[in-house]
Amino acid sequence: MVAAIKSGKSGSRGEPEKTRAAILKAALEEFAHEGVTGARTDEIARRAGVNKALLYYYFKDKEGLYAAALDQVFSGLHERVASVLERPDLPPRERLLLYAQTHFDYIASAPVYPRLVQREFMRSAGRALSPAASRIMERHGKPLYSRLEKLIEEGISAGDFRKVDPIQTVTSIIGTIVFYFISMPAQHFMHAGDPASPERIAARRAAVLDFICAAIFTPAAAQKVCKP
Amino acid sequence: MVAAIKSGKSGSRGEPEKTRAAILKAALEEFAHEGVTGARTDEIARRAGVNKALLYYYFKDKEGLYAAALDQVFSGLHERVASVLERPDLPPRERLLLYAQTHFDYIASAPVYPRLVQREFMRSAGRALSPAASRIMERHGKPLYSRLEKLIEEGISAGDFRKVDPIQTVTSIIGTIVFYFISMPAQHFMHAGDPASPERIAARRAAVLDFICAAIFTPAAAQKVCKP
DNA sequence: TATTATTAACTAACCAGTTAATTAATGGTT
DNA sequence: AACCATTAATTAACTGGTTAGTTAATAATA
Repeated sequence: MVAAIKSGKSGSRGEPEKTRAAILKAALEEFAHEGVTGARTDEIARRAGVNKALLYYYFKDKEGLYAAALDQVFSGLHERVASVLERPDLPPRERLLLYAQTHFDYIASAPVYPRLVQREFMRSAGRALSPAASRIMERHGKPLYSRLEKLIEEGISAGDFRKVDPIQTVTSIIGTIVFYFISMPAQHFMHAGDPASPERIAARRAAVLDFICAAIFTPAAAQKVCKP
Repeated sequence: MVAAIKSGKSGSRGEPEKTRAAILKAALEEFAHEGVTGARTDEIARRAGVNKALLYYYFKDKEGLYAAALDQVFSGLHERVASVLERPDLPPRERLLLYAQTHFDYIASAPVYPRLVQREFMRSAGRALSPAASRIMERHGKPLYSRLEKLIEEGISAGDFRKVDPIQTVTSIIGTIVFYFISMPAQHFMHAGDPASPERIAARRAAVLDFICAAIFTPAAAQKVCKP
């Protein structure tokens, strides 16, 4: 099989980054489908096509593997969304719309992502989250949330948005964007056909943007943005 | 423990219905917090204050116990919501509002419910749902969903609602109602204080109704309903 | 005495994590 | 340009703790 990659370390056999990536991908899917406790390490190894011991070689734990999967999803979202939220050139109405599109498209690119995140969001009411999950939420979750709240406040000041409760509104927006995807198995059950098909996703996208605009924009702001 | 109830069957010791109910309640909480696979039957028995073997005596399986818990939550919702959806005396705008309030209040009465349901909604992408879950969804999920879709259509015809896609809109509405509750641990993490406190719930309730109305109602319909 | 409710103790399967051995590449030494 | 020590990557097979589910005995009621 062709030439070997110029691996940095000495004594490296095979293609470790590829192996690592394969494990991470398999873990992501298994965790999203089955949950942390429901996921089986044997199954993850099987999906990745590697020996189970490699999971523990690359990632300490099952929990460590989970944290890595969660971190990848969250940092990917953060990266994309943060850049559009920091665009002072755009008025709040357009920034919000662009955010919603970006968030939606990121999720749509891998419909399994939000289920992983939602599973984390649902984790344990009374008890605390795992240290790893806390760090991820601290680094990615909180900044995003508070940045969005600030955006709502700016929009209200600018007269783009109705006078709504910023905190509650952010929750409603995210819920609208995300709910279709985290309920996909149910969607599949309710309506025939594949809910992840491009046409269905496109329909959902349009509906989400329309719903959010109508819910938040003032009539004046609504007129200014042409609905794509 | 006063006088014993007049139990129907002969040879009955203790109070079986109470025991059954205690098990079901404990199971409901454990399943909602930990998921089906994460839930521990020993823990359910401990919480219910009964011997573990009783779980298998009253409910066949762990899966059977889960199905019973899910059924209770779903049928409770169905019962309450169906009655308000079948009120031809109310115009669509008021019926929708009443539905949203009813759904919200049902969930708020036991904030653990929607997490149980959401866990089921997320279950397995490719594979099918369990037979028991399928039956429950068939009996409660589908009727509710299609009744809501019909309501949206009626509202559009009546000029109460904007011209929206009924199917997508139902998903958005449910998402808005439910998302706060299924993300409670995350809410707790993002904002200090108890997200299940009466004040927070009240604030959420007002915001949800406002969000939904603004998103769906035509200006004319919005004026007709006074926001409570 | 038959039936129902309840329990303590047991078991068999499952599954996260380990270990010890193996294979391959690298780089330095002659 | 052959050799070999070192290190990284990978595996088959094993282990020990956990946990869903069982069983056989027992207590209470009718």
